[in-house]
Amino acid sequence: MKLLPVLEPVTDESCCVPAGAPVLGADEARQQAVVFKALADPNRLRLLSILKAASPGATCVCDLTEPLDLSQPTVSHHLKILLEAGLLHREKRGTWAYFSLIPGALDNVAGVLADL
Amino acid sequence: MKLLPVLEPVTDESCCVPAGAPVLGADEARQQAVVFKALADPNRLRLLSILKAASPGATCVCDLTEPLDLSQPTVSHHLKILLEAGLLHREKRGTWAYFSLIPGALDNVAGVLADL
DNA sequence: CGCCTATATTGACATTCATCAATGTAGGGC
DNA sequence: GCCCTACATTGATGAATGTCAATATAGGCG
Repeated sequence: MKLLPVLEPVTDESCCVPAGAPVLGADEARQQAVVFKALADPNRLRLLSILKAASPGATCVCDLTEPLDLSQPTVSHHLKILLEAGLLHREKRGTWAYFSLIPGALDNVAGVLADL
Repeated sequence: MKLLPVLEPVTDESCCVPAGAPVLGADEARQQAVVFKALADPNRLRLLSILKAASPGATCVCDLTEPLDLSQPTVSHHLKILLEAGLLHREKRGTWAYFSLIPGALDNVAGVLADL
């Protein structure tokens, strides 16, 4: 016969985490924070918005400076952060670099929130 | 007779945003960035994880210092940021303050990502 | 090979942020 | 009213971040 542990009822008002409930560890939290840091800048959010609306593989760096009113090195900097956060894909053709949103990347981030 | 504007076909390879595609404005991006800034810290992610797992209205500040190994003022600081980002609810009872995750708050953030 | 353009990197600077110690505020017990 | 505890705020500090100018790297054309 399989026995299950008897759980004592929680009677006091002190804070308690339900038995077995997964709470985020420090290392995992640091990893997840990387993606949210990438999203924690208005310009990067706008970059993602532009790339989401554009045809995949059709957006180059020089097309992104004007909409954001940022210098080319700054845009390159932000794109690098989004790239390293795993949100973008970069396709190089000669000296040109074309960026696109990785399909499902933002859904994965949404999934992280659901699984907190 | 109602006339519609004729759209020129896009023939060059320069980046273009499909007609009518919504792209995030600077002001809206700043507002959305506030929430992601709130999520862009490992300790705040862990706070949310703890609060999500706990019974609503059962978690006080002093219960959060030990799991995160942070001082009470630091925890209070982080809770304030999450509160102002619209993710938490605070219920004061005397000198005690009990925090809980606003139901649907993280789903709303996930919705922001979907609507980028 | 020289030159051009696109992009990435570096360094400097200003701003933002996380942390703590110190302290203020508030509620409650005696 | 005093004292205690819980919590919020302030100020200081060091780290992290965003921006630009300058520059390096890379590919391609003549």
